[in-house]
Amino acid sequence: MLTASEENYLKAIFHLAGKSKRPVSTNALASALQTKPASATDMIQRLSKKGLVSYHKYKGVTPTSGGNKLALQVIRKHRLWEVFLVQKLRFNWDEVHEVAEQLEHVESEQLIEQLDKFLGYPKYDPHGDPIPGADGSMAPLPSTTLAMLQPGDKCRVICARDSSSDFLLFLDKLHISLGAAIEVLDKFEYDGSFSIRVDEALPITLSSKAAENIYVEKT
Amino acid sequence: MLTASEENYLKAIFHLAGKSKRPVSTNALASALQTKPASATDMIQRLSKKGLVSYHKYKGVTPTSGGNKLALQVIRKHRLWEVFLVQKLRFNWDEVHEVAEQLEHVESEQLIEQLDKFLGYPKYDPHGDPIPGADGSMAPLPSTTLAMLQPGDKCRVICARDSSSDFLLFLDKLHISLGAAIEVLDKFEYDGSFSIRVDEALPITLSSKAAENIYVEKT
DNA sequence: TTTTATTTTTAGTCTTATCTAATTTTATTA
DNA sequence: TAATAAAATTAGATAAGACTAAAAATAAAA
Repeated sequence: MLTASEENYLKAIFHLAGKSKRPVSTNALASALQTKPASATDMIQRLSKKGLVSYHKYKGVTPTSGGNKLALQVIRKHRLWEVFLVQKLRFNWDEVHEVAEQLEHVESEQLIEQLDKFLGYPKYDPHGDPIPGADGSMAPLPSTTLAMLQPGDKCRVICARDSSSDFLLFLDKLHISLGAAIEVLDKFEYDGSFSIRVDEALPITLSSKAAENIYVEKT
Repeated sequence: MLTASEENYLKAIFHLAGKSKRPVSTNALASALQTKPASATDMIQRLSKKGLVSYHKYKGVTPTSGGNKLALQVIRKHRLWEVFLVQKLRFNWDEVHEVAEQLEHVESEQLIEQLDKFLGYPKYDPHGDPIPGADGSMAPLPSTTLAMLQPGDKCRVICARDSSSDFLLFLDKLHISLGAAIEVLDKFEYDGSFSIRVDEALPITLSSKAAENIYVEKT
């Protein structure tokens, strides 16, 4: 098993490498983790010895397929905990990161599978980032906004495009929370506003501006 | 703040001292934590320097009032997580300890207060141990069994007296889960059995033997 | 293509938390 | 009370993970 520190480095390397898998420089890694280049070199060599990253001195580091898999599992845990914190414990979308950063290192297969089930197998975290499955697969980035839907369509709220605290507060007032089930009842061509039903409640009206800022997945 | 290891030692000292607050021997502490006496001595001295335990060489160790408070906060977190795992993630009562042992060290005031709220401010964990409040106060040990109630009484399930897997499986079959709201409808003097309603469902019958093995708190 | 600047690595130190082996203190027993 | 056993402590070592300072490699500039 990996230590929390090893997991953090692995995750950072994964993120910095991006899908292009270009090598990550020691300095970039150190600054991403708020540490010193010498510490990064140390850890890179440790991860390399474990076969989780491919490393050539002075040339940067990339995850191996094994390292990739492990990084995705950590990201999966992080994002599931974020969903839990926002949906169940009513954290704000910008308060979850630090806590999820700790929770992601708790080690228990059963815990994470049951949590996933408890949350209803969410595909996106509160920031709209896709949650890797147990097998490492990920949904595409969200692309559908509420404004794109037609009367009769049903959907689930993924995240806000503009996650300013103003907008989040506005959504909260309307009881539009992450994961909420929304039904589009009507669309008024006059001003582009919508009549929608949130979680079986009474219909409300939503401006086109607001609708364009809510990412959803059709259901 | 304390490291996970410091919290574990503090918790163990607290438990071993019991409410009589008699000094804990180095050997007892080491064996409780599955470590060596030399390691325990080390940590005792570290905790002593921080003012969390009172220590006299060769004479054992006791928590100070400050150490007591911190130990209770860790125990609070541990037990709240146990409730979460059993009630929300459907863990069995004997599977929660290891995971709670990790979760208890996650550091976030907000997390634990929101979790407490989310769980409905439970007073007991799945083993029937009282959960310390944010101020360190604790409810008395459970003493009321379902069998002691009269028709018309309402209560909430705390834990099983006999937590054999047979009995827990039996409770699961009847949909009697931890925290379930039970209403006593009738008591049959002939064999001491009860007619009860669990969580607003249809009435079921429960033998006196079973009723005596379920600890409850009246509501 | 040298020189200079930047990046990366190495070497050596520190802290936490553990260990073994040796020593010291306390407890027990003859 | 002296000898022995048990418990506790100290000393010294190790590993993870961080640091600083110095050295080496690479990149950029003259």
